[in-house]
Amino acid sequence: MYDKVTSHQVAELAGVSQSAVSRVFTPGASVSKKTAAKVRAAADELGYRPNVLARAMVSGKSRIIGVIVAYLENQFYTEVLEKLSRAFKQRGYHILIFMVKNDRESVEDVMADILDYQVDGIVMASIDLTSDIVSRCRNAGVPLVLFNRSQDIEGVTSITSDNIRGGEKVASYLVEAGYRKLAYIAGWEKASTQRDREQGFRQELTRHGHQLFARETGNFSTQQAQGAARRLFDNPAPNRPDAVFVANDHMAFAVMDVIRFEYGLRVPEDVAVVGYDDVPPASWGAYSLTTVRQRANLMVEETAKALFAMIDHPEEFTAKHIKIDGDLIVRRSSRALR
Amino acid sequence: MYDKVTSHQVAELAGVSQSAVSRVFTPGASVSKKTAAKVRAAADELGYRPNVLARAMVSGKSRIIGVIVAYLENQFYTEVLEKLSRAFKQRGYHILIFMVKNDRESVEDVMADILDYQVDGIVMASIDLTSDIVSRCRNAGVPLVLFNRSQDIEGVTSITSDNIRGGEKVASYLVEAGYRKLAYIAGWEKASTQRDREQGFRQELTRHGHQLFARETGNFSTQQAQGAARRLFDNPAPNRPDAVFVANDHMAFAVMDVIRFEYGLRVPEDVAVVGYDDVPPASWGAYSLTTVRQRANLMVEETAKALFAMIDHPEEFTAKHIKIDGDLIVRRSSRALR
DNA sequence: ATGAAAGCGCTAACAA
DNA sequence: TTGTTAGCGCTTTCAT
Repeated sequence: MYDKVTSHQVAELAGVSQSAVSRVFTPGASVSKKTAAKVRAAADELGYRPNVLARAMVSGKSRIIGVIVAYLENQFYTEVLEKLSRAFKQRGYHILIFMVKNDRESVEDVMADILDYQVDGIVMASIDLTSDIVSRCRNAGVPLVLFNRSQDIEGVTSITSDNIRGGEKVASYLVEAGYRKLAYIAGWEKASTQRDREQGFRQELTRHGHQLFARETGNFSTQQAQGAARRLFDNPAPNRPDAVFVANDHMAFAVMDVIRFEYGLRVPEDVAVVGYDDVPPASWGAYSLTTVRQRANLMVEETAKALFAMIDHPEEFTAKHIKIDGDLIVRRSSRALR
Repeated sequence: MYDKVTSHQVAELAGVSQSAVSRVFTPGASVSKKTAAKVRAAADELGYRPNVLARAMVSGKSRIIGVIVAYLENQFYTEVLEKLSRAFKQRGYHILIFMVKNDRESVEDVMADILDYQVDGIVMASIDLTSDIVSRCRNAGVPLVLFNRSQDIEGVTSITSDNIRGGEKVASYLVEAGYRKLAYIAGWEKASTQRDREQGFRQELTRHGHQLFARETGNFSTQQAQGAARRLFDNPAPNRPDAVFVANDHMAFAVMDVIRFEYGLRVPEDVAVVGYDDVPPASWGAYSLTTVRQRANLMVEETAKALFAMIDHPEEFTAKHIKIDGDLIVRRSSRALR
């Protein structure tokens, strides 16, 4: 246990000044080939690596991005986390992850925590903001990007899929496929994803001269989605929907299970189910769920791009709301009619 | 954007020395009620919070735990990540997450990265170590705990479930339930979890006077598990297994899908399927998978406990291999016979 | 291109 | 209990 090699020790061994060592490890700095070589040799010999914390302190840049995420049980966020990690790492940043329950209090707590680490930027995934939180970031001078949520707070940049358009796609697909009793199972009512998907769905139904047959709330939770499904199907057959649009895949799986195993109904022969996200299990044989794809790769790329733009040019501050279109992926869960 | 309040500014406003401010924010330090009150008032007024990076530099403790994880697509690890995050946070630590492919190179790269952050400890989940990596940690004086892998390298502490015992439970259950043509689909051959589960399974079969009917490898990947399943069932009925033990749930789902949707066989009437982990989808209706539970909560608790023991008393270094027993959870995927 | 020196924000002796 | 002082390991002027 004798690490903690400092730039001084390297300098001494290489016969140069400590600042020379620093320069060798600072990308843009001016050093001669010769010094650089000597320093690198010495550094290798001693196993020297710069202390990022010390560097962060003096430079004011930690190269850490804080990521706050609420629903890790939803596989979409796992995927996103992985991609975010890769995207940032590729640019020399690392992510400090904070997991919270999505309530005001925890988010504010965690916000304080995260700022203590002098992060260079923050990504909030599926978190619902208060303007208070936003101003905390702003006061601290830390750029913030909202992922998969959009919010009407002053100038907050957000990246989402085009949820309204997605809801519309589901509606027109189901209507054209011949379904007539269309139900909707909502996510958390305050989430923009929930609101937009429902809005798109309803307005497209209206455009086709139809309207919602039933509506329940699942709150983005497996358990509550099951409850919602039961309320929908605890009815004599004529009062049951023939198609259910569920606000995300995670809930849709639970809904399908209830429909098939508690009510003995067939999907899609008796009732079609459509989700949103296209998480991995959606393509698994047991569910084969029709769903709207959220293009995680693109969304993550845009997130990184937006965040680095803010980091690099804090003054040219223009909030953007980027919406990324995603295809409807038709699978067996809705292939009955037509 | 006028944060970056320092302890000096607080000190000035409170009319005390800067060290007094420091003490107020240092749990064990000695300060009078009076000073503390003045300082807190000033701190609140200015919105002061200590800079953890600066604190880390001088104290040599970053209060950051590095977590390296490879298979996030396996839901077991998402659960673990969440619980780890909570467990460490509760003790005032945070986790810096690194995601890698599980190969020698990426792990070594990431190891360098992680040490640069002066982490106080490292948890490696489902990562396969080289002794080189271990000595890097040791040289840096950073405690290391292996999660869900155990390895025969000098004194490395590891936390796993009792995989041998788990494999045994599956074998005796299936044999007693009347299954006779027992196949095994392996995970990544070098993983200790894979080896132990298989070993337990086989030795218990032997004890019952039976032996493995067939064996294929799925390498802990969905795709390869599908291939393995096909190789198992691309046979005339008499040559097909009547029960398949799959090395983890993640693969078991893929295997069930192939069995049911590609071969039109019924689970469990035609073939029983058993997995390992008890991840959330295992209890979902569509799979209802019999599996061995890994007690994530307990495993995480032990991990934290072991790591903090090493952090607090580095000298009393005794490597432990903690194994946690988990129950066999019998569900519909194996309830045919008996 | 290089070295000397200042200082990032904090903790930890040491004195008082 | 409190203030003073010396760094933690590094980047960054500023001379040279």
